[in-house]
Amino acid sequence: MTDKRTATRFQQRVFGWYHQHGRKNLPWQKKISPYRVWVSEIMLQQTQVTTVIPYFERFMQRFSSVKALAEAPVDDVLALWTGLGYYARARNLHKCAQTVVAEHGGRFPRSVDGLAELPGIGRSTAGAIASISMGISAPILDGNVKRVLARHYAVPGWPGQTKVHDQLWQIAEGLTPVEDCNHYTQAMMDLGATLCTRSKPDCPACPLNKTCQASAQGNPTDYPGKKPKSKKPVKQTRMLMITNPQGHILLQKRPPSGIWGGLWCFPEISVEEDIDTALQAITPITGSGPQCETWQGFRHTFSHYHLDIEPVRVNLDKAVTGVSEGNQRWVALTDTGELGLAAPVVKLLKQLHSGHSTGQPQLF
DNA sequence: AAAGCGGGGAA
DNA sequence: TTCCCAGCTTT
Repeated sequence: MTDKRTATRFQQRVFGWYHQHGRKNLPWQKKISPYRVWVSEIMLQQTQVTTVIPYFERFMQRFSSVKALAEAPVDDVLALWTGLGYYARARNLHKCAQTVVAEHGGRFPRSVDGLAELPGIGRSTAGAIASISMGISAPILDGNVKRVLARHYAVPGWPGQTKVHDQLWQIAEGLTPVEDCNHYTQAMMDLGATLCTRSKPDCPACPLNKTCQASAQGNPTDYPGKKPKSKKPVKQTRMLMITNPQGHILLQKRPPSGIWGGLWCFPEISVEEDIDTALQAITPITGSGPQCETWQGFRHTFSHYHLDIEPVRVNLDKAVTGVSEGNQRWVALTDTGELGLAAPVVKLLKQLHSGHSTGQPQLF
């Protein structure tokens, strides 16, 4: 596919650009270790550098080693992950730390295949960890690199297709240098992130411009091919923000898998259900009837469906603090920061805090 | 409003 | 093996 001389020239231009323009001061590029690079790579899956930086710093403060992470409760890990999305990453991260401690003596395996057997680490992430933190020559193929390679070789088709995906991996393998692979890996990710961007690639500034087939064709943004799109269904739910006079709010822990797995959410009921009836089932109501007010609804969109959320504020006038059974807890409003929370819950808690106590009219 | 982003686990 | 899922940012 790619002959040796071509590969060498490609690498030389990448190295040259890296030494001049590559990023070298990101937090995980200091005090490089398998642990720090691993955490950064997991955070960087599906998430951009600028978003990740503050999360990474907090994470390292709280969990300074793989052992510290393995010993922590998974809830603490999820709490630090709040807002980052794809919470399975946090659960896998925790499981992976425990595996590394229990089965590898707290030391990450020094090979791509060994790394890729760990939870949350696939082929590309294993390649990144191995090359950046272990001095191993290994290819990667993250979203950035896919874009750079698909454009440079004008690879048609959507990379979600096995055929296209395999072809890109072959190209990536053929171009990966034996020496200084750490810089090459970093450079390829940087190229994709800063020059060879999705919508407005800066081709004139690109070290690969001369040989880039898509650039020659004048249509770099046609690569990689787009995913065939499908219509998203719309689902509806009601979230009950139930507070007691002590300033506690009722939260429920979601099952470990599925949407917002393991995170804390408001109790949810269907929009058909009668609010007062549903409320009785959730928590026993005493005293006068609770005051409910429906807030402005909003839409939360997942990759595969829209969720229309109708928030309902419920003020209990009697002290209710009991029933902290397994997955249900009364949490002081001031303490919610210590829990892993779904994004819409964070949004609503903020509104609650910032004095929207009178609520808003329903506009559905 | 739509696209994009890696890996896990179910089908 | 292939397909479906996940949540936020950017455009």
